[in-house]
Amino acid sequence: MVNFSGQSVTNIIPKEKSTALVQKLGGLVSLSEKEISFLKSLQRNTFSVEKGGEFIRDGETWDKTFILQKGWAIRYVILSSGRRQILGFVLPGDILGLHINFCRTASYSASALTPIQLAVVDPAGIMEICEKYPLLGAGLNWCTAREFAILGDHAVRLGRMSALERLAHLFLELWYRADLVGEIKGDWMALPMTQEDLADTLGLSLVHLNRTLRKMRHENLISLVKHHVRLNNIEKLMSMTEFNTSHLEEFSTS
Amino acid sequence: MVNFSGQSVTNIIPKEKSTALVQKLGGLVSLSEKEISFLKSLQRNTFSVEKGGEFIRDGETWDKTFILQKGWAIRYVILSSGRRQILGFVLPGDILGLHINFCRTASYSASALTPIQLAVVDPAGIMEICEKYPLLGAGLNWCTAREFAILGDHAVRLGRMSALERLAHLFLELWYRADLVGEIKGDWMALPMTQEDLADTLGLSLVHLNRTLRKMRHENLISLVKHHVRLNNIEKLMSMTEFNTSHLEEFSTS
DNA sequence: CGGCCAATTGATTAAACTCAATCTGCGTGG
DNA sequence: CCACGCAGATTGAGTTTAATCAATTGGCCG
Repeated sequence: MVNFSGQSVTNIIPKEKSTALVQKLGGLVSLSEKEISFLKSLQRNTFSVEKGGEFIRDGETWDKTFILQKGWAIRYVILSSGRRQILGFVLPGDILGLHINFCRTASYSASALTPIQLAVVDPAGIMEICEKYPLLGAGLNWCTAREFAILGDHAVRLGRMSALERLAHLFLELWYRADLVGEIKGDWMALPMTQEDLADTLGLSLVHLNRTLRKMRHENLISLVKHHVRLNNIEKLMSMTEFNTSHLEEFSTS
Repeated sequence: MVNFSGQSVTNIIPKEKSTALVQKLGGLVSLSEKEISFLKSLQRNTFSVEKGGEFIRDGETWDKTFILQKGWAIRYVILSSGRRQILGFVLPGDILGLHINFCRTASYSASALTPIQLAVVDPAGIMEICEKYPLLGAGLNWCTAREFAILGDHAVRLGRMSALERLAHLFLELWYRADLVGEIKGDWMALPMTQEDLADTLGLSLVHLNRTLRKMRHENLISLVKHHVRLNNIEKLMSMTEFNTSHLEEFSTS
């Protein structure tokens, strides 16, 4: 792992004794013992949602911030005609609702792709963090900025990339995000979503997505086995999509 | 104008003596004299950019926050093949780079659609605001949350709406955002972008966008005169796009 | 061994793109 | 005041990409 200055960073916190959020931030800046234990204590109250369970509903009132600890989820909007647009995937260490102090109505729904574990944080507590632990406050703001950049990338994919490029770009995004929180095992990454989920993410029909996946396999860009993916030619994938990791990994502290 | 509780709010600050940002926030919550004058003093350092001028460049270092005071701009990404995706329009009162304390590399470019005036704010100053004037800090966070919701809407447009729906939805978004900062004159809103800009916003080709515009005119949904638009049937436009104004106007204070 | 959801394939249709002209409004210089 | 040039807007024709409709297959669980 390499930080924003190109220096090698060793993540000294083994995943088992930590949380995904600590791992994510700790991989980019060095956190003190105090900061780490505070981040962990913040995530004491947890609850689980079964696979497929919807835990945020578009249009409804929403008043707690969530930190995803285990499993994957999706954020999406459903139109009355039944069309669905997935806005993004939620990985361990990702935070939902950092803003709910200011806008209490959910503008999207979210549901679990796998069984998940969520930490519940009172949004008022979020404000305190910024005062007591400025570095953590910066970390939370960094998360917000990162989500915004990821969503911007998503818009570029949807608006101006071909089906093959969209899929390749999405796989790279997920790959680098997953890597940061230790979700890559060997050369393989779990892909817990269905092809319909991928289609609804990339603005494609299920049939066309299926054919695009086949094309990627036939060109030996990826391998798929039992809902796991391996990227066989990351450099080719990156060059064909002009993929840039800087939004995902750059964390500057002033 | 109606605030989040459904109460009627009269904006007592005439635009001439104010700034677009004061107008935007003041239209949703009541600001004290002190807060207003601080917001105004924050925007003392300004500079101008001519029409077409690029003032943020994708990939370059960026270390000042900007508040747009006059004119319209666009945020966009250009791929090496020449394809361009416009991520959104920047209207008076909008802020660019609230996050640059944490990520100093621009993830998009921005340029002026009209001659514009920008206020330059030191990002360190942004942090101070939150401490000294909590309500203003909340206002800035609200702006961030709003931008995020707008970008989410944009992704839904690009991924799951037809050409006609995309265009209708975009016009509504711009209409409500412009209204909040007094940019609607009579029934008309200025549309300073070219058809190519609209095409690059909506993920369409120029030719197809042109035909979609014609269709909207022929169905009497809009009128276009000299780079100004009038929405002739807002209710029809809203129902056909399931448009929701709440992300644009709801500001809750805890 | 069903039953069911997800994945795959074929055939056809439709939306949107590309290429190529042409037109229009507007500013500029003679 | 008019000719010219130019960028933006408009239209036509043909092509491509991706959507839709309709089966069929595969894998997993009870």
